[in-house]
Amino acid sequence: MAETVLTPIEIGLTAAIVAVEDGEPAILVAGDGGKSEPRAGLPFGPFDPLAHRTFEIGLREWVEAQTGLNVGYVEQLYTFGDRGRHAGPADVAHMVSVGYLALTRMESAAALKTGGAGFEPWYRFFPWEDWRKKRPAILDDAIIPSLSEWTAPPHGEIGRALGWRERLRLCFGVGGSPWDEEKVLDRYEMLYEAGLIEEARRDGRAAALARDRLPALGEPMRFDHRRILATAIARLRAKLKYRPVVFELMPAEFTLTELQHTVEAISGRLLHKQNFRRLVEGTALVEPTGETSTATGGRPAALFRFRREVLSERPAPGLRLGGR
Amino acid sequence: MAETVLTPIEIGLTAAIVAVEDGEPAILVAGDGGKSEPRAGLPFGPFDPLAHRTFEIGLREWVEAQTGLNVGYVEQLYTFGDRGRHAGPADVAHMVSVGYLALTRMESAAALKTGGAGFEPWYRFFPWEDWRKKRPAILDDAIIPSLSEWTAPPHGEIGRALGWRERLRLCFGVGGSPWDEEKVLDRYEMLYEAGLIEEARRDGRAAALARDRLPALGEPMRFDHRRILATAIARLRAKLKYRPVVFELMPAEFTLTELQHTVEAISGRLLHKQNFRRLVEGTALVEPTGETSTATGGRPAALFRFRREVLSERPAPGLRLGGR
DNA sequence: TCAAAAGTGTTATCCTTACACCCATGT
DNA sequence: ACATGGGTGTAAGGATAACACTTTTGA
Repeated sequence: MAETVLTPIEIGLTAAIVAVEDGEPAILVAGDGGKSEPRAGLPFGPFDPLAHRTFEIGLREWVEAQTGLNVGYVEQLYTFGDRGRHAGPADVAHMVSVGYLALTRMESAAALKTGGAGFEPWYRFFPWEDWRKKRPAILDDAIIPSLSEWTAPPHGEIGRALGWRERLRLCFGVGGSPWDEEKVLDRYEMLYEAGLIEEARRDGRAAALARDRLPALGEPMRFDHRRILATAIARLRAKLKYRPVVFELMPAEFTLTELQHTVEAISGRLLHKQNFRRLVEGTALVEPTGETSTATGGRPAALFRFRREVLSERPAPGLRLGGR
Repeated sequence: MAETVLTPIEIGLTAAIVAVEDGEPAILVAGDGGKSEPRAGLPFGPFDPLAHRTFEIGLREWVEAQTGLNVGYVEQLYTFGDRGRHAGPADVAHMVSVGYLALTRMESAAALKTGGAGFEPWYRFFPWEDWRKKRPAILDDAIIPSLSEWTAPPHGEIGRALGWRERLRLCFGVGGSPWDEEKVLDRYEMLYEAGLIEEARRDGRAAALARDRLPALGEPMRFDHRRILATAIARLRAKLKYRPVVFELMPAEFTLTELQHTVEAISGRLLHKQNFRRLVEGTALVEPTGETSTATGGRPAALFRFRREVLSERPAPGLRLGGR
């Protein structure tokens, strides 16, 4: 047990770099190599333990080198080891990917080197996650019918702690269960396991039903990058509520409505305006600059800035939302 | 950017396997090789991508092989890449450790193969984390004085987003800040960075102050295993509050007081009895078996069992605690 | 009969949610 | 004047925290 021989493996760092502009959350996608099939993919780089002491240092370095982007907030998401889901050539062999979430401001993102990389609205990859205008049509038109068919026996109630039907209820809010905007990864995984999305077919997981009639469920990505993005969105939606991370995505000064739109963009649902304002001001997360912005149309809005002091004041502030 | 050469690295899976008996939380420590200096260490094993499709499958397998233990709940914690903290021989080279949290019941833990492994109370490694009887004396006797000395200039306010003094306040509840039982990892990291614990000295990080007069701050562990244990405790303390994970540590039937003692053991602080009972019964997480237990001393207590159905009923139940 | 632990009832307080209304600007 | 978005007051409902009290056993 003490000294064991370990299999050599390669480690890649994959970054989900998020920014929000005009109320649209966007993800940095790496340049298309040209021939690779799913056009979109997340930027990734190797981890070289000789050059960098920690993952995070390495990540910051190659992100800056590749894109010129200086990311602020960085957080490790998850480490994915299942090889079955990489459909790369056999000689690339064993690859483990450590997923990271990074937040940046559009201001600094403007200075992006155009090495083929650019920001894309993230709901292109997850159209069923955007409930801001209305309940996404793709849910009732395609996803829920297909999954219902799939969850019927023989896949029905076997092989899992939770039956498939229960998972369908919990993940997609079927049959009275509420929609939980944080279950982004669970929903993606279920679609993958059911073989309903491009990546699953590519990995040799054919849907047992007439998928040909099925429209594409969101834009696919290379490797397991869409899974990492799902993890990033889920983590960000959850973290919003107990840590002041939104401000990493905001400019130095902003109106409360802009702040609300940013939160709504990330969480994918609309919030109750009055309560949001009260909440934000009540938590002392922001302070007025004294100036106003007339850019909005109606009455000029007061400008606010994030009170950096809160990071050292109270233990763990955030924006616990609450519907409508 | 498309095809990059990656450095080969070895990947080890390290498991923090937790059980609770008689109100003492315990961690499975691997057998002492005999000569290695810190006697205690977590069980770990290699990840062999040829043999196992996912990390979790591999982990379950070698845990069972090494200890005969059949762990139930398993969750990935964090992946540590900083080599600077492994003081192994140079030729072992680049090792990345993926930390896992696993929960098991003492019942099944009894069937443990005695391959040198055994359960140890986890507060032996973190004596400052147990506030159940009283505020731990080691805080005022050793930790806070030493850290205060350390946080004074020249280390004072430089080199960090948060000054050292702010971190001291937030992590250790100095100067009016409340003690947050979830900040287990933050506290450990701060002690490490200040060079006050064994592992730091071993990694070549000497304390700039008279550490000789300092008592050992908890029992050390091999490699970065104590850091992984800190991560595990922190995660478990947090997760208790929003997912019904305690029940993974309980026998099939239990009294509400036993349940409360288990929660207290993990979170390291005492709870308000009446409210705890009301809370638990109110959330419908448990149901009475109809029988009673006279084992406790006073009036016989009603026995309860976990209602497994809740996993599929409501979205995310847990035991939001609340002091005293 | 007394100690020890189980179990119940009630109240004060705060936070969340929701509704209704007023204010300042551009066209 | 009126449309548009900014901003405030207040009340109902539910969850939490705290208190005091009763019940059932073993020694």
